[in-house]
Amino acid sequence: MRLVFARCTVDYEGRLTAHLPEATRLIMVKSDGCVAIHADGGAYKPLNWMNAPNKIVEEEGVWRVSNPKGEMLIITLHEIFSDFTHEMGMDPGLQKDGVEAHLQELLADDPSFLVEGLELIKREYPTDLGPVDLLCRTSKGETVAVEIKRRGEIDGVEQLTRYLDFLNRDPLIKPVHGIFAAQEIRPQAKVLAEDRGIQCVVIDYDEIRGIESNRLRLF
Amino acid sequence: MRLVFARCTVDYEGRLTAHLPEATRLIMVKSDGCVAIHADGGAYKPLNWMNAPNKIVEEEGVWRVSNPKGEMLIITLHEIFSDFTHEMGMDPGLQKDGVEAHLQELLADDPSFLVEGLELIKREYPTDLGPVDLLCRTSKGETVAVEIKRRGEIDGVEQLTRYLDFLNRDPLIKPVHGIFAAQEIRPQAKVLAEDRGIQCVVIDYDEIRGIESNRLRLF
DNA sequence: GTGTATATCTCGGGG
DNA sequence: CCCCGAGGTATACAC
Repeated sequence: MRLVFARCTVDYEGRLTAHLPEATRLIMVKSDGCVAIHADGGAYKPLNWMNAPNKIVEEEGVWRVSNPKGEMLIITLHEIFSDFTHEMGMDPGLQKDGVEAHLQELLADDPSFLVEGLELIKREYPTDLGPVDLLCRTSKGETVAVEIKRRGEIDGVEQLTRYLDFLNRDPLIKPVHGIFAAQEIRPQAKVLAEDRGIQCVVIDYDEIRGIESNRLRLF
Repeated sequence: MRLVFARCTVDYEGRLTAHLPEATRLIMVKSDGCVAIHADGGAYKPLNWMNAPNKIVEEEGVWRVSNPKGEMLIITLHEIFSDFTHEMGMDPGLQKDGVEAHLQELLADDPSFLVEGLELIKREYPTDLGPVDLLCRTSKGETVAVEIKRRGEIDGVEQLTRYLDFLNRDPLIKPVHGIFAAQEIRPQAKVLAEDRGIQCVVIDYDEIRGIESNRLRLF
């Protein structure tokens, strides 16, 4: 990785047009060729950037970074304060835990966490508008579409509503009811869901994870 | 801005739980206190970060970064290769051109780009749910609500649907039809829009910008 | 402050 | 490759 502190101006032309007036900034060049221009504030997002793959042409006082899509970043260097390179090697990468995919796995394994007696028909059941997280059957033989979110907001209710609209047009599987499941459901989302006859279920990730691992230990 | 190259492990506990195994990385600390852990590859997004405002406690070999929301980032330093600080001063910020606001300006100037004979009633027409991008009238005297997007996705169709529902409750202006205009419309969004009787129009930014600038040159 | 809409979103998965 | 959905989305703006 190469780091350059410099007084510079920057122009980007591509998906939009953008310009950075002259100021002191950090230019970061990673070993895969991607370039980021950082100011000394404003979260982690750089002011300007170009992702790999791209080509960097370094001339006297001007760097031209371009990519196959025809985007271009031009960095004009007015004064260089430091220019430093450090070799870093491969990164083993981030290990995440507690995202929607995990919730969906756990609930697909055993949908009865949501409602007693619920059984899985299909995970990621396809529709024209996209896949339904879980399609299930109740102990009474009713079909249920489950939308799983980490945080339940209005978007998720809209999404489930669309799936239900479509599914209920199919005479072979209708009627289909909806369950909106999340670790946390926002008041507005709950109001909207219940107004549409969708059942809300708040799930405790730690609890179902614990039950699952206990269950696995028995086998 | 302070930059530290170090062999480190990192743990984040907050909105999710994440762990970074030991490796060499760049730790960036900006003057507003935000912290980012960068690997030497993979676009501009850091592996891990904490945004301002936060508190950094630096002990021997361990940095603890915490914020008021109760999130925590723990950086364990196994070996420090370099530790460098550079003063940068304020940044004048980025100047942008070519985003949704510009499309809206151009189309407000002349809605007939969308449909022959269309005329503007009001831009950013207010409703209780938020402003409609353009409210227009067709050559036949029908009212039309236009939602403009750079990329047309399902969210935008939902947004326009909510506006139309609302507008059509007002006996003074109903019936109101919908036009969903974007430089690019995703297939699923098109399916949903047409299912709801909303007309889709794909617009060519370069073309209307060209026509506009020609028109301005005539005056 | 909460809620809503945008983003050069980024990133990863599936067809 | 594109399409789609999730994100510790971040960020700006209106109410």
